Amino acid sequence: MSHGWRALLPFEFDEAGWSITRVLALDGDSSAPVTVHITSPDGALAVNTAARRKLGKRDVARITRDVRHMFRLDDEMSIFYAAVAGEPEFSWIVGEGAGRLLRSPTVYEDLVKTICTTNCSWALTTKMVAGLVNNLGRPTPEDGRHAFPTPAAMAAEPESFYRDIVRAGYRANYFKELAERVASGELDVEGWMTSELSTADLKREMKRVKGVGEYAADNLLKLLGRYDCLALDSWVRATFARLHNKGRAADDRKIARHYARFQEWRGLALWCDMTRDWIK
DNA sequence: GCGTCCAGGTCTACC
DNA sequence: GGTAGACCTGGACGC
Repeated sequence: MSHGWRALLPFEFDEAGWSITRVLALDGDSSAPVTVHITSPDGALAVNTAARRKLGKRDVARITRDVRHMFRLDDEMSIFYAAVAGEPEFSWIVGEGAGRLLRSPTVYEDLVKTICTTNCSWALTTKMVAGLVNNLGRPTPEDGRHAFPTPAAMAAEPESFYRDIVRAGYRANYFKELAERVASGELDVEGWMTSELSTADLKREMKRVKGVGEYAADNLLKLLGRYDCLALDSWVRATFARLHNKGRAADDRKIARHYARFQEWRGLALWCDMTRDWIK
């Protein structure tokens, strides 16, 4: 429930059954993607595949790696929890074990999806992402669900595909250009995961991608595990106004002051605060 | 039915 | 470096 990614293909969230279904790519061009069902029956994660074929050790290792990455199982949260534990309005985060923001197996997917969230309704975001996945993602042999498309698959499509089929509007050439740069190897967005650049320098790098501005870069940084940015968008501003400013619009500087005490964790403290209704 | 507004913003030209 | 205006789409809203 950490954020809206759960509702974007190839994630499928079943709130009643408290499970996530996800199509994952496997290593090698010849390996078809696989659907996995992820549940939490007893506090631990249980991962089952829908694959009727036999999966090899490499496949299992890839699935395990992706699930750990998506659910942030290796994130060290103790410093964050120590920072919020003494704050009455934030201590619930520790009790709920919140703060592990769901992310995609690749930075590329998170980047494309983030661009799909900009300057539009959430309904249009889900439509654009579904258009990308269902038209360009490789299907699984088992259930016909689709994986998220690769940069190469997206680069092969003309700009008109993104405009006319995906209904991405002015974002069409952003997707085309990004996919081409990543597919050609000119731009290594996966390298951002382990970049040693400062957050400010990495953010500057991100903003060189067409369609990535202040909010989109901040959002991506959070998904990389860097929380010293706030990622203020219209939804966050409206939610802050409702929760902390008697329904009136608050200046961005006021929002920043509200979370400043959490220092390098302020972006995560803000996001948990904004979404506490979803989780508590 | 039609026009306007705006939503999980960004880009470009111009100052 | 700061800012005005343009930009796709589609649902909500007022008339």
